[in-house]
Amino acid sequence: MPELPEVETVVRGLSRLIIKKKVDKVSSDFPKSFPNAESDVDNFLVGAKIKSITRRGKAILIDLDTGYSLVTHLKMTGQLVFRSSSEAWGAGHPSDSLVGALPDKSTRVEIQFTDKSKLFFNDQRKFGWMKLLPTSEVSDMPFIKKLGPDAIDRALEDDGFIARLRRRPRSTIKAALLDQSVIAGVGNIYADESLFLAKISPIRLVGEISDRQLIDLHRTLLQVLTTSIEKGGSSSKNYVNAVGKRGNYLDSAYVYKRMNQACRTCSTPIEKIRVAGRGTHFCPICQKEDESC
DNA sequence: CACTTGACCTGTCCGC
DNA sequence: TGCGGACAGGTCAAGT
Repeated sequence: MPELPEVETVVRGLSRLIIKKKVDKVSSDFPKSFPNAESDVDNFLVGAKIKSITRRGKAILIDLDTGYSLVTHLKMTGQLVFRSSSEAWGAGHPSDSLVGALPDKSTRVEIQFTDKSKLFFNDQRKFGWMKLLPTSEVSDMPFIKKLGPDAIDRALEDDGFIARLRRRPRSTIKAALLDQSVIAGVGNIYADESLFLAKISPIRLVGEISDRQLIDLHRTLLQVLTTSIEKGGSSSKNYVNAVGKRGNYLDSAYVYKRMNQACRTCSTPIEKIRVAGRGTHFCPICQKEDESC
């Protein structure tokens, strides 16, 4: 589910809510979601204070004052939802929360702080995970190590963006955008959205796209990611922020989930095909398969 | 080597 | 309504 803007929204929300809180109890009955030795949890998570929360691509890094970090990947359906002590222990939950009383049947990990507030890791499909390891080893995790530069990293200028994509000349541009080792943070929604705005067909091969169009793509990618962060991300189904609320980006999406609806530019029905194994939305008129326009 | 395809899970939606 | 099949925002391992 969550791509860069959704993960960024969760990180910002959690930063306001749980920094400096001290972990009191941790429970999880799902080793796949929480594959940590009990002794590590007891020694380095229980009793730890939350120092900082940051993002690396789509991964969430929670640094603790014990020298350990909790690294979380939400994959498709993961959620990190905070509940204050009254919400966690009272009868109810915030009325504008999409998530009801917690824990529920999707709850994989429950972290209780000393002030009785709680952080829940919910994940319907169990693809996501939360791993505890020394902070010094986070950057060596295979998954983290191979990530390319962050999609909204200002240091990645047009030249860097183009050079990274050119490493995948025989890939479709859609597949290259989704490859986290090329650029980190882009997923299916924002790949489709940025390609629409850059007027590039998702099935074009990177090697056949001009530098000029790739520069356009860099600009439109930054545009859709930034806009989505401002709108609190996209909620198609499962995504919620740190207090269980949905995001609003999809209300103004150009192509994503708009099959058969009118293109916002030319009114042609948006088409949906399969590219790189993913549902892919595009306008057959606006997004050319060459640069003839 | 570069790239594509299934598998991982659970839930929902669509067509018959 | 009921049931089978396709599909869902991500990443890995295995395959071509």
